Amino acid sequence: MSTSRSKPKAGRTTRSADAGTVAATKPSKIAASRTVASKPLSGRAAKAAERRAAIVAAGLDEFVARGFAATRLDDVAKRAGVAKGTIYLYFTDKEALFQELVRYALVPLIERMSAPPAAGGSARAMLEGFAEGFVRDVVQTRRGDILRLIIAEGARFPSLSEFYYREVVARGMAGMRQLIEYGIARGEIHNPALLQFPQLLVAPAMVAVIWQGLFARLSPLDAMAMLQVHIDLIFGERRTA
Amino acid sequence: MSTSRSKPKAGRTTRSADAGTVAATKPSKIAASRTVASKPLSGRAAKAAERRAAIVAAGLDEFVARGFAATRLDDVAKRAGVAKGTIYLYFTDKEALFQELVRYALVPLIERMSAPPAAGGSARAMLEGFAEGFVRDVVQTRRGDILRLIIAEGARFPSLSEFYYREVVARGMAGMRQLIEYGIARGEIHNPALLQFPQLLVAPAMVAVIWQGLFARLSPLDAMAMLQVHIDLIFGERRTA
DNA sequence: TGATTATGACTGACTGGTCAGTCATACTTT
DNA sequence: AAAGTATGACTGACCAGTCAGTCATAATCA
Repeated sequence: MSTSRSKPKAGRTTRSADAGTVAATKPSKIAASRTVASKPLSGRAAKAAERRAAIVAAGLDEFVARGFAATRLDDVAKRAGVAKGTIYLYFTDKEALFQELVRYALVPLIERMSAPPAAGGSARAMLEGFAEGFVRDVVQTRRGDILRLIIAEGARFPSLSEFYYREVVARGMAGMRQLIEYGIARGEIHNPALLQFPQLLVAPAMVAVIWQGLFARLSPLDAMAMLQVHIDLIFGERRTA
Repeated sequence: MSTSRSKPKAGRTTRSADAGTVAATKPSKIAASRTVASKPLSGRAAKAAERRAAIVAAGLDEFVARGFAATRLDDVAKRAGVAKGTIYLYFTDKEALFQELVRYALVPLIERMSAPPAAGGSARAMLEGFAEGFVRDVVQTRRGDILRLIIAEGARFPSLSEFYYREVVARGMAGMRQLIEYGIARGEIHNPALLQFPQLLVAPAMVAVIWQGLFARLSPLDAMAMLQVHIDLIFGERRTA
């Protein structure tokens, strides 16, 4: 049982059937955007993509602010400048919107996690670069909200946490592991046991995200400074910061 | 309209004023000893406390499983073996139940955080003891669920995150800071910058809690082993595990 | 002590408002 | 005109919170 109400699912006409049935895997057929330019993008398709994007953006704001159960589709519609019925032209139901939206919002993070760690210099420099980017692009942005949203709702949407694990966590862990190996090979990292728990490299980053959401107003946190100290810890002593 | 309720007997009068944290105060003298063999028929106060506890326990289960908004008070009542109206004899409304319940559940954690770190040995031993206790009493228990609940709902209940910050986080940070100072004094910890970010000591513990809730089924985590590696990191250990 | 009355804890049917999802109608584009 | 798209009033389930009435228990009385 999901958190939403169960509906009787009365017989329905075949009309709006599969607006977004694919939810499970592909991002979507319509929204894909111009990249797969099979058509010259008639005004219609463009408008559809726009509408879809507006709904997603509005949904993101609302879901982040109120959580899944407390979000009203009426509000999403209003924020998107669209009638409620329109949402159902693009998404089969509230849950589909939610899941697709989170997955869509995760794409940049997935790309970041999949990108090669820009090898070359020291492992330390690589980790520092990663931390810097994370603070800049995640901790202090909407992306952080999404992470918090997943932490909050993930347990109630198994397929979502699975997706997140597969696409973000697993990749991130693999990347971190690589970095650790590299660091060990270069003699920068001395504890090979770290390889078993790459989570330890990113744990402070997670804490920074959570802190930002819960306690920032009570006690601001200089995330970058914290990560810097953490990195010092990983690589052993270093000059006074 | 019509029928059913006849008898315009305006009985009602006062209702239990507040139902605040007290509710069941002093049973005076009676109660306690009145216990009869198998039937726990003690005084009213005892029964009231029991009922209250049942509601709190039921609420904890439900809120943890579904989150605040999606939890139905009907379900809480059913689980507690009580009528819905009864809940309102003890708590003013859903939110009051939620907040009181979380605070109540936090008490053991608060005590743990306030307890003196059992000084004497090495800072490392102290941290190890802390980690062990945390894994045993939090990560793998209901208490972990509560932490996750706070992370999930905290942003929507400012007074709750404030309470949590004041009673748990602030104390925990103070304790960690003390421990770090002690470690520095003993020459076990070499990076004084840690004092500015005691969060770093507990970050992996937080990650363990979150992991347990979201990914345990996909990829089990040996929390204690992870914390051990983390501790090695803090204290600059480097011998091959 | 047993009988009678007072108390207030407890109940659950009910109300009023909310909201996900539908669909007849209207509007646009081709 | 046909096909596709958008609308928003509407429906029906749903649920927090209420309250008139019940009944176990305590308090008082005979």
